Amino acid sequence: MEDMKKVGNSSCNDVLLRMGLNDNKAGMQGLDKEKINKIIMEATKGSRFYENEVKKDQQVNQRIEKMMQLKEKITTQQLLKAQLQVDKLVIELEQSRNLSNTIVHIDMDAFYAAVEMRDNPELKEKPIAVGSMSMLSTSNYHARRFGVRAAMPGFIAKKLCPHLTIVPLNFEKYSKVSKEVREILTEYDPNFMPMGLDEAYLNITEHLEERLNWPEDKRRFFFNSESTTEKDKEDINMSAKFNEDGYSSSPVLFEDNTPLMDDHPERDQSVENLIIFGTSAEEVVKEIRFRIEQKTQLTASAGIAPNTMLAKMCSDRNKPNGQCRIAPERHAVLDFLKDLPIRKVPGIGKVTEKMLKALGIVTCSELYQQRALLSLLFSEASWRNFLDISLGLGSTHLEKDGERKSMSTERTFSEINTAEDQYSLCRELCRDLAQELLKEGLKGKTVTLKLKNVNFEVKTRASTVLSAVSTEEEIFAVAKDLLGTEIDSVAPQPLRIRLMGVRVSGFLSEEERKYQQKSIMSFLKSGKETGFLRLQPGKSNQEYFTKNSEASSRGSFFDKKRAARQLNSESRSPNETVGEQVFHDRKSSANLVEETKKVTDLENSNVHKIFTCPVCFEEQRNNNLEELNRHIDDCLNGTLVKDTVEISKNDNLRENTINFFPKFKNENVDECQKTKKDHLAGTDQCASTSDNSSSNSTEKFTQIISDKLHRERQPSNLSDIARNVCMKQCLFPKRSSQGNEDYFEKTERREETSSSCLFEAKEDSVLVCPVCNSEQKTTSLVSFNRHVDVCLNRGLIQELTEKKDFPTQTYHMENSNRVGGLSRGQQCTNPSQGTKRSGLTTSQSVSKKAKSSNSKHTIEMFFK
DNA sequence: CGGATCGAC
DNA sequence: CTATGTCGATCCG
Repeated sequence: MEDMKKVGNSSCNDVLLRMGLNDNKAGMQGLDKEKINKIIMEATKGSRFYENEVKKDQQVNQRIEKMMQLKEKITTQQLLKAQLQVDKLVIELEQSRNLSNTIVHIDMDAFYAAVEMRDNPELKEKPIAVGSMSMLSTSNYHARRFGVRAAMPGFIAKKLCPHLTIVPLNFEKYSKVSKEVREILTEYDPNFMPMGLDEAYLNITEHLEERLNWPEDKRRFFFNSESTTEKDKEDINMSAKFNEDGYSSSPVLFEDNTPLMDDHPERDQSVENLIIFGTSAEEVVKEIRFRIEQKTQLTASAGIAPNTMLAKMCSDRNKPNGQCRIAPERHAVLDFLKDLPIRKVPGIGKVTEKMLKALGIVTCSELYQQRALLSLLFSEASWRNFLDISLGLGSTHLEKDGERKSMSTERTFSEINTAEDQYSLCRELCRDLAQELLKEGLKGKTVTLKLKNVNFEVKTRASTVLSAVSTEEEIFAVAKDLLGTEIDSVAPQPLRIRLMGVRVSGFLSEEERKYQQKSIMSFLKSGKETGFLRLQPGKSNQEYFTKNSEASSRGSFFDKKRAARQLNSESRSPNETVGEQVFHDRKSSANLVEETKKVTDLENSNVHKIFTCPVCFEEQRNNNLEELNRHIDDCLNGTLVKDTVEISKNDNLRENTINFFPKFKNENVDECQKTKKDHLAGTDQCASTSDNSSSNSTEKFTQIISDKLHRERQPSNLSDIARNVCMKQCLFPKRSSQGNEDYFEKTERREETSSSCLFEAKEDSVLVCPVCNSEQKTTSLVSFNRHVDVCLNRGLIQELTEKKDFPTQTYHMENSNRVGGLSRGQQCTNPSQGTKRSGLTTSQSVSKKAKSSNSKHTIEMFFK
């Protein structure tokens, strides 16, 4: 969607800036900027929405503050060194600059509004917007003069422009028009890339070559006089502007007074309604726009450039109904960028704009000038993106969209605050989502619940299960648990929400889909050797395939927590049926038919009667699974309990908590420490070196689970946790052991973490909470358990997220990844550079080593 | 992996 | 009254 981005002026309120609303190209009939802002403020101030915007804005300001503090500490030395390194990269990038492609970006003007106006002539000459009272999708140019624009709620737009006509969305219509446009585009590039309904990228490089050999009649078109307005014909006679810097701007379709070179169209005055287009890129794009208008009566703007990023920015230059080209020459590219505000760059949004502005960067050339500083303040991905931008580099080919990564559905509504309604809404969303998933035959392993409370605060909660889900019941089984947790987290207050969404991601790959069936079978069959199975015939198997439930099958803490919670929600809910219904769902409704069948098969077969217990490694000749299960249960409880230390005996919950990492006692630490020194990220090695330690059986246990159960890379709750604990213990403290400790960070976070490095000072090990994943400096398991307990209750998590640290990111000057910047250049690994862009983060730390060692060599090189 | 954020349409 | 819906990417813990 054509979008109005502007560099707001710094003055009054940042919040309006945040909302992107204080822009104004006020014309005579419209309002001026001040009035617009005033009206918006009046309508918005004091609202919950506004309060949240203020909060978000403050967060951004804090980020900026941190960044500025970081900037303060940067020394000249560091900057010089960074400059050298970045400039080395610049040379590489320059060398890989590829100007040989001709990329076109087509952007329909005020698309939805234009369609509506076309279909209802009464709307022409009136300010209109498309959308609803709560949200507008777009507005026509008349309405924009009043400050009415996309992403603005209709009721505010009405205050700005009382005569505004709001037309409801009609997607089917837009899709139809869009399809018509695409039919044209595909003739010029069969692989063109649509971006939404109203935009598309084309690579017309090939078309241009072929076109040279075309007979003229293939470039000849007739006006359809009925669909061509007088104004269009007038436009034909206007001239193009040619800019000696190498890019041309023409706000009109056809240029007439250009010299009659081979390249230019013949506008035959004698034959009315005939037009012949030339063979240049400009002519091709004019032809495309001409044909679009002829076919749909809608105008489009276009940009022509050597890559997608430039093409996109180009199409913005002369809208509406104009086009612009950046010649395939370096100087033309750089000249285009020279004074271009960074906000115009796709991928630079409000936040990035504001952060860069704090550094005095507003235009792309300033972005280039500050490249060294940026490389010290931002994450690698971010500053390299900035560098690409300031050099005018982007994707030179259009890559097909990869496979989809997630599917979701969400809904906004007036406040819902009863658990009952929330659960049923959740189910409804799951139902819708399941339907969509079915259409594409997708199954995913991660379910994410999204909630927005009435204060507009957004939360997401995710859970990954072992077996991919796709049906309403399967998804809901996971989602409702997440929802329940959230309901409980605010209890006894009601959860007051205005939006709920459900997403499924972690789709099975093609391979996985193929082997899904097989591998479950092979897993079951492999029971011969190591039958790690715990199945209770006749009951729902779903529990064995969900993360939480895996633990629950051992009577875990998680399960009890959940049971308790469900009891809670039953007792809390005035309507008893809610809790009950949910409970019922979990037990039976989400039955996985396929698996059930296999289990039955397994049970009935005589082949798999010998199992090796994964805990004690003794062969078990049980005649039925129940017996085997009982054995494993006992075995687990027995071994684990025996191995644990300081268990609070009278507290079952804690006892079970500690059962997750009983094997990691202090004896292992030393060994792991040694291992750590030998290799950097030796997670696996570390794990294997502990084989001969006392964690023998646990390690094998996790191995077995990983190998057998997760041949398809399905994560195992248990093994993951166990590994995690081991890894963290072995590698801790991560940073200081690598000699790349953070220079700036050492004052703050360093101390905090190093104080938790207990096993160096004392013999205690560091335990990692399996819930929040953070290291716990604890000398007693009891207190550790308490932490886990609290954590599970979400209290801690919340606390953590609230006083969330400034993001840390270490930029290693030494091994500077730009050595790997090799292949990136033009055929960059990011296929859609210019269309999709990374978010940004500031890098909190600069290598200390870099600071101390960069002096001599660097300076010499610098002055060389 | 999970959660938050950014950005695009 | 009344401030969207969907998706991908990135970063951090």
